[in-house]
Amino acid sequence: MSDQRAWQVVLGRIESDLAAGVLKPGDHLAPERALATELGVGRSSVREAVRVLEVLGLVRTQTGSGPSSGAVITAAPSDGMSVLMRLQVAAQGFGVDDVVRTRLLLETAVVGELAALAGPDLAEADTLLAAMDDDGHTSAEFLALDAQFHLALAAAAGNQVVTATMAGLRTSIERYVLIGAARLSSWAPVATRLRAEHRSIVAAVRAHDADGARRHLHDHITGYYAQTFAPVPSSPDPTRPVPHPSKES
Amino acid sequence: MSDQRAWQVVLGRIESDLAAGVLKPGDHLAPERALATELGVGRSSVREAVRVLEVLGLVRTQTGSGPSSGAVITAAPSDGMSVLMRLQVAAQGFGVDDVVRTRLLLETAVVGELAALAGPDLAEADTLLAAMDDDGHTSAEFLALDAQFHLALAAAAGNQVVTATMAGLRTSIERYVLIGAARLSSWAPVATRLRAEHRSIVAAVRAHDADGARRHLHDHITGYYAQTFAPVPSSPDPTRPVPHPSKES
DNA sequence: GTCAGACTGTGGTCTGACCACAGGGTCTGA
DNA sequence: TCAGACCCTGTGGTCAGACCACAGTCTGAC
Repeated sequence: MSDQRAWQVVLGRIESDLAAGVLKPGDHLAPERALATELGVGRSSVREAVRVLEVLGLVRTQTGSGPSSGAVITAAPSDGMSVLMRLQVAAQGFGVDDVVRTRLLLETAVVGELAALAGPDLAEADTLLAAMDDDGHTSAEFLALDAQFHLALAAAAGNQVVTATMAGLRTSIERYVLIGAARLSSWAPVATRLRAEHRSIVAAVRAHDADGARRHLHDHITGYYAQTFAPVPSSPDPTRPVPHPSKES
Repeated sequence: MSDQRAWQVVLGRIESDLAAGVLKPGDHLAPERALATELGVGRSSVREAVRVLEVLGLVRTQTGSGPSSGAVITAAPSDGMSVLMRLQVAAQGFGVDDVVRTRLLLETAVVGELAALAGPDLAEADTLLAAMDDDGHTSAEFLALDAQFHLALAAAAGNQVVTATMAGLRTSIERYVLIGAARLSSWAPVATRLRAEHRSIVAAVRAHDADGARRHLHDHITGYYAQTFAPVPSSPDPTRPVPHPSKES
């Protein structure tokens, strides 16, 4: 039992401090040397634990002195999710097909939920749509904006878990997305179509047409993957929605 | 370029080796000392990178010598997802409400998909249902089986991303689930109801009744949370079950 | 009062030293 | 010849100590 590794002791301590509310977002972790002394472990073990927290998006470290230095609790779920999923895809723990299918699943739910909201906040999405209208973008630039657009929709729906997961999913297959775009003979017509599809989705959301939003979103994603990835993953039925916009806030 | 931290160099190298297929599941990482020399960094930096990979569920380390020792690539997405989500919930990056909502979202999709399959593999789920019939379980034991049951359904649907995510979601709120169960005046009647609900879900799946499966699953989860969490996170209007705007093949 | 310089405390990194462990090889005795 | 005890070697796990870079903060000369 007590053969727990030294870095796990440190991680456990920090986790319990978080769970107990002793540590909150914005707080500083104790200095590495102090933590090492306090827990009776070496500084290197403390560092391993902090490193894990950093990669998981829980803390941000900074050198120097003053209030902004040290390790600060900053819950940034998307970062951790991105690293995790990207590596899992690289290590073949996740298949690209499953990633795409899951993306479809989450995004259709998101737009369906959004359409059911009284006044969804689409300002961010609108800004990104406008930015994408610029014809000067390379495919990579356009796709970066596209990713932000989809993420903005998720954020508007208000579920942080879904938003972070979507960010991770997108990151995990970014490499494939870029390769796929590069294989297209010409990007301009594709961009034009994507712009139109984005607007259809947003319009359906604004019209509170949940089914339409889901359908447009579904076609948008499957269509794009069909064009850029050779084999398209079989996808969930767009109109069959996940039960629901359960929101309440 | 060189402002990249030493441990990131190591992580980057391993990731690119994974992406390039140089490293595959089952392979051994180079020994820490060798990797350090090869990349021109200290062993402690290598260790930080390996530690991250270990927590993320990508490698398993073992002391000693022989074929099973060292760091072996083992894609275990659920482990990493569990740690990540548990810590994010602890650090208030994820709200429990969002976790529950997301769980609902994924699980309804899973059972719906399952019902559409010709011959879903429910052997694992059946075994767990039988195990749950034992009246000798404490609430914690029952809930552990319950978690496995839901996970078995996800696994049967065949999407590894969804399965891993569900495992993470469940782990992240385990603490709250157990507390909630402990607050109940008596566990037996609850267990009885849960058993019946599980069987309804499985029956609907077997009958290829996707809508029914989704509805049963939805009620199962929302009902339980309504009973154990004081303030229920979300609950779609119960008078309006699950929207199935359109039919489904 | 200002501003330049030293001071201090923080993370980042490396080195070298042990330890525990487990497989594999070797030696010994039957 | 064979079995078993023994040591050897390579692996991760950990620690201690030493530097470095950095960025606030303090101090003192002007």
